[in-house]
Amino acid sequence: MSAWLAVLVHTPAHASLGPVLTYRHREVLPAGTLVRVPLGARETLGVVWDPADDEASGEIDPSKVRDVSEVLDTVGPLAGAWQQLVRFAARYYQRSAGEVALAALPPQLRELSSLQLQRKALRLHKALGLQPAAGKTSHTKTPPPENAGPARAEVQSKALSAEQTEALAQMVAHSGPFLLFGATGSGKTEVYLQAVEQLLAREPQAQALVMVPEINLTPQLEARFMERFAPQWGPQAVVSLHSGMTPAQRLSAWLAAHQGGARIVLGTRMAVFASMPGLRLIVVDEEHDPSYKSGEGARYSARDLAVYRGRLEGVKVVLGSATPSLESWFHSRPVAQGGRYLRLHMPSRIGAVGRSLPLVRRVDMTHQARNAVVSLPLLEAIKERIARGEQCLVFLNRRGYAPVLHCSDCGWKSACGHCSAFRVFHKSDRTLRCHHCGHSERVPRTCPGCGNPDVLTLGRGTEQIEELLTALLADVRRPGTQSPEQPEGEPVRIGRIDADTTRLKGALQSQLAAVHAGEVDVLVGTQMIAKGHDFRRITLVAAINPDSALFSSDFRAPERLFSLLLQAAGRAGRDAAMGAHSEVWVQTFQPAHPVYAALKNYDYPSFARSQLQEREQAGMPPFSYQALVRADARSQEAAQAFLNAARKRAGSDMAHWPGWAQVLEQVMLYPAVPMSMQRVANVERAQMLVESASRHALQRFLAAWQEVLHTSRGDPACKGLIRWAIDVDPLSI
DNA sequence: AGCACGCCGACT
DNA sequence: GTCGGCGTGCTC
Repeated sequence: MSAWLAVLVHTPAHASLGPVLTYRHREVLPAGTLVRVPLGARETLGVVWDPADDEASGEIDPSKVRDVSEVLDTVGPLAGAWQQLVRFAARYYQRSAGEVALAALPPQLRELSSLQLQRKALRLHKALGLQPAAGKTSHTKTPPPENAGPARAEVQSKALSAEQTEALAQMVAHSGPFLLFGATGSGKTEVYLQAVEQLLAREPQAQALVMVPEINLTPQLEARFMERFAPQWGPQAVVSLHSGMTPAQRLSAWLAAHQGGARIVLGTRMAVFASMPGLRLIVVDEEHDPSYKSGEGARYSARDLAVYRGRLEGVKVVLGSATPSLESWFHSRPVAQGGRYLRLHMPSRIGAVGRSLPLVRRVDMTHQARNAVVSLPLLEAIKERIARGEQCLVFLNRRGYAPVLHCSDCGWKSACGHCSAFRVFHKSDRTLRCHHCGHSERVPRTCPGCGNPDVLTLGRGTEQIEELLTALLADVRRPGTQSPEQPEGEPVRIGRIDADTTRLKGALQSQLAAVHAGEVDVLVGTQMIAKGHDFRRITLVAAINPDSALFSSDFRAPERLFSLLLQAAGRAGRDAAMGAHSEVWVQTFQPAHPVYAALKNYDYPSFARSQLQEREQAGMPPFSYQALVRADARSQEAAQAFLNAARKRAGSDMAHWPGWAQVLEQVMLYPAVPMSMQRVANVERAQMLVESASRHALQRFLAAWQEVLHTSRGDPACKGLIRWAIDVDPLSI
């Protein structure tokens, strides 16, 4: 007796293969079972799938059906809920289920044989002190281990503020999802910790998923969760899941979550797909952060999928932020107005005395010397802090020394030959580097256009700010550092943290540690330092040139800038004793701009209200739904021709499909335009916006239109097309 | 996506 | 003479 199985493999949606492949096996296997299957010349990992999902593909030639090579039954099938999450994500984001499913599994699973996996799983069981449950890990609920860890110790939880207590009480009383709207320093992490703690006290076999936007933020989060939970639950109870881990670490962590041994899974966007049989709580910290969405390949929003997963599995979801995304803010409006999330407000900073948030000062740069980079009042303020032995953080979202080199004689500029961008001057290694294609060259000694030896820089990056501050503060001495060797005292120490100084593994952590240890007086950096990291002794945060973000044509630019500046502001005065005189300085040519006005008052709600009003008037999300089709091609003409051909056919061919006129009527397709970054690494890029007031109509349209896009490829005008992709709910347009 | 096959430029 | 570029096509 042999059976035919539906199996998912790693195949993109536009490949000419069907979405589900058929294999033969001696017996029927439950959906979710991991298998190794032959595919062409290679052997690959597959997931047994519900045959009902195969209804679209027609009959296949029985002689082509091959045998399953191996069943990876040491791992245990993926739960039905996991399958449903994958199915939903694939459908919503217009990808194949195989692509989503296989991308959601640790890469090492694809390489290991059943035997190797068995060894790994056994080792893990031993480490957890479990009985070796070889083979049949339940795919419903993993039974809790008798000894869930070392002897029970009292959990050391901190005393809560009234606001934190109230937020936790609401989380118990309601089903969520919750939007935890808490000021920076209001103690959101403590709320997460106690929510997890309460959960584990109630249900010892429960699991919690806690997500952060960036890998950089996982170490400190892991440290806090370890500190809190390792004493009672053992160090194995907390695992991390992110792309910075080695393949072996990722597999171990994934297996620990899948087998139920890991109580708490911390991770980045990929962790939303972690297999967790006992999942009871999902936390999405900094839910507004665009990192939850971005990423090539699978362009899903981990935050939105978390909310979906929560509903699917009857699990509570907490979205946390000091500056929520306008979407989440909108969804958390009062229930009477149609809100779907419960908003929990924690406005106060923990342990703060007097004025709880740093004073925001706007420096009107129109009143400063022309070409001033660091304004005089800001420089004075920095000197004051140094005199008091405090630290300053100077923020500029642009790395390198200067974004462009240029020749005033012939007009030459340091354009990248492969991209529609300029190569950035990096002084430290005397290179011109393109931040888009990575091309790097030696800085020319003379102008490549005319030989003029005076090549000038345009604009400023963090390297130059570091250099400039070094010069401006050269005469300043740190107080109390006088010694026989240096009777006048030691000079000011200036540090810089950006993607260039943290290229090596562990570099960020060691540089942050140096700041904490007080080895730096003035820290210059990009947005890398604005996020999450606690700096106790920083009492001044300065944004050198935040206006640049406002020139972006992206309708979300103000929201992003507000969020970034507020987060940066959160770095100042975390220490209660210093909070009272902490300040945030914003250098701007538009001091009256609503973003800065709202920042000054720390008034996110009114900022959000005005932004939402604008969005509603303009028919933008969350009042409409969008998708972007992106095309990459050898020439801009080919990229646009492809998109416009597909657009035209939506209006002609599809309009004649029975019943489709009504759907098409609700969907608006805009003409193809070059992307704002038109050319990257010699690839021309174009995009087309698709918009609808109805999410359902947009979904239906996109699903059917895929086929049209697929066949438009063959159009002679599209010669040179390299690839195309649909981005649902794009964050930037 | 992988991987093979296949057809044109610079080197062990 | 081969190595290797990536264009095209196929995989249950």
